[in-house]
Amino acid sequence: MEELTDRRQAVLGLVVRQYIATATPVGSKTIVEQYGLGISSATIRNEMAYLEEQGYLTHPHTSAGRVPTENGYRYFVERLMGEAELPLAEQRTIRHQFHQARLDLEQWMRLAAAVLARTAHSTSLVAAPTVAQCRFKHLELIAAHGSRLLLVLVLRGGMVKQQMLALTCPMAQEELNQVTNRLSDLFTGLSADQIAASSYLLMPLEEQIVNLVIEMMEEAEARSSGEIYRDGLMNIFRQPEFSEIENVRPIIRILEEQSLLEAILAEVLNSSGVQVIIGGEGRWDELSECSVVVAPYGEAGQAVGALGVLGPMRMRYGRAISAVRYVADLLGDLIYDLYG
Amino acid sequence: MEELTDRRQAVLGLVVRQYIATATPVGSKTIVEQYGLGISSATIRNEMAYLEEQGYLTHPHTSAGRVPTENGYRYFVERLMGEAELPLAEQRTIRHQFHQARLDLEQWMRLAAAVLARTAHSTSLVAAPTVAQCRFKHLELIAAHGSRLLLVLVLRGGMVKQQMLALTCPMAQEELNQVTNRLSDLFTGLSADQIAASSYLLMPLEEQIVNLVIEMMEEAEARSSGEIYRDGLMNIFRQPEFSEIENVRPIIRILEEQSLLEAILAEVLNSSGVQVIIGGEGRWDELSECSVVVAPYGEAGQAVGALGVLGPMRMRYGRAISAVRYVADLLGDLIYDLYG
DNA sequence: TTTAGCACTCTCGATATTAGAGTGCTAATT
DNA sequence: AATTAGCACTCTAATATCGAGAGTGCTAAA
Repeated sequence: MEELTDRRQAVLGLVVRQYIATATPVGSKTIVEQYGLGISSATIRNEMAYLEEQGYLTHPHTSAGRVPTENGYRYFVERLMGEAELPLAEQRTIRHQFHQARLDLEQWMRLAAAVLARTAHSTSLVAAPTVAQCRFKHLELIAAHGSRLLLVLVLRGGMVKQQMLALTCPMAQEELNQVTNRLSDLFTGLSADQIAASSYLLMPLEEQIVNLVIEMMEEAEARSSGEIYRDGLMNIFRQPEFSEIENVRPIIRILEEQSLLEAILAEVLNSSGVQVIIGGEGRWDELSECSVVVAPYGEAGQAVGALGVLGPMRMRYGRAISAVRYVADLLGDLIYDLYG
Repeated sequence: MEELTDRRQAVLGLVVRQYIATATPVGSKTIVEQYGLGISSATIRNEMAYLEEQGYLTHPHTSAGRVPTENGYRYFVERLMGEAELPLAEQRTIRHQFHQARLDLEQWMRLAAAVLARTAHSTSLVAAPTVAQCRFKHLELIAAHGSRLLLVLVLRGGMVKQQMLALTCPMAQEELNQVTNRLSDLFTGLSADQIAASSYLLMPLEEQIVNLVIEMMEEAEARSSGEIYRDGLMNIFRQPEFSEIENVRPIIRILEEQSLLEAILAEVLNSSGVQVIIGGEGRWDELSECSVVVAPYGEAGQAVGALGVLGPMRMRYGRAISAVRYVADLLGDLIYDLYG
């Protein structure tokens, strides 16, 4: 990314800001009128022509104002925007909301999605944290009717999984309690692999249960992200760029196709800090008209999740980035505090 | 709803069918050409004029064909359409999918939403079942770090709730097990009210736990519907009536506003059988351009949920109704089989 | 009671026209 | 050498005009 003179930077910045605010191509005159730089419109036109040549701006057509390109936005985000924090009052409100909520991951996820959507005026995505390797903590077997039983599996870190199971032959609750105790003793702290390795110790009746436990643990590990919470769908469709239904369709596809979202969010899990993906960056066709601001949260190596917002390229990046960062940090702290 | 002559019924039926198929106002000539009734277009025009007078059809403008009104659709659904079942092959496929899935309510909900969306070519909604009064079955307390503990509450019927809790003073797992046993003995089979009534027996340390249990049970009862699963958002936006973004907005609002959906689905919980809500029927402004086909599933009085599809008024009612009925019945059977 | 025939209405698409916004270039100015 | 005023030029978006076509409602005949 080449160096630009201060004045060119100023012009680029103003064009981007103005376009973000108005969704209308920005003319040289507008710049002069709105923010007198002590420079005539002709000069600005020259600078704009240069910025266009360098690939930071474009022309929708000959006689329209300038519009930022993806590179233009990127330059803006990386060099011109400056780091802003969410206003303190807003931070306080958000923190307050989280502390009022119960100590419950699911609630927090929903709340995070709601807060992000509202704060960044965008569509928000929050993926529940996943663990790279999960370890057995506790097992509970509860007899249901017939030979059915309810298996409740607690993993280290507080994740709880439940699953009904039809035994080949019924067992009384007494027996189940014995099995529970035996298995808990054997398996506490073990990973799925380790449990599988030590399963030769088992009685045939227990085998069915243990296989299910292993399956559940493996499934928990296999998922690249936890459940994804969304909010603020409306916000994105309020934007003028989505007043045409054809532009809306890819977005709906993104939001509906779990795997697509997972892929995008997974990308960020191994990195750290807020990432801004502008216009798909060649890797995501479906995002060609959008930008995504994402960040991981949680303890690296341990339970990590991702959250972010999705909006038009013409997004208020400052707000989005600070909101994403703030919520990610807050959620990380809360989870650390909850699960240790 | 007044009686119509056979011929008028035939004309109304054909107009509705044709309009549903093509999304284009239906002219008298089209009817003659597509389905020769042995009648001239002039006669059909007369009948159409009558049907319009009676409020079953309208005119978008003087020189356009006819379009069904809400009443027209209603007449069609109630009197003309006839009861159809899903083709057997499709029934088999669906049943197969459910039996392949694991014994897991959440999976079934997702699957039901997916199946409905695909089968009815609409947006689908599936509300997890709720119970009118829930009863304590089992409690598990698992020590976490510090004075934190994980409370796992199992209700009769197999519902599992989890919640972290910060005790005022830490307890060892031993102690927790004692508390668990004591409380389980005391509370098994009781409702939230009954637990609250017998809570004078408690030691102060246990009180915090029991209060949370009561709170969790009350919350479970208070919710008019369980979590709502959606699918097939895309389908509804493929319809030509939603090619204008203004028409799309209310739909998104409906799908996003949990409470609105709950209200609609709650309506059906106390009734039985498939219900068709055409154009909001005066009660739901937001649905003015849509129809909803919903049915409850599960055991009346016990755990009941609701599921349905949402589409334009110009919906393929036969397919939607048979799909909703089939999936509701199937899900009811499965749940009965699972929880007894 | 049904139907042929016809005048009438209204939409939709195509075409033309115009005002206005904004550019790029050139020549003058600092 | 950099900046700017001035102007011709381009393109869009809004508006008006027009004609074809679809479909109706009515009347009079069958």
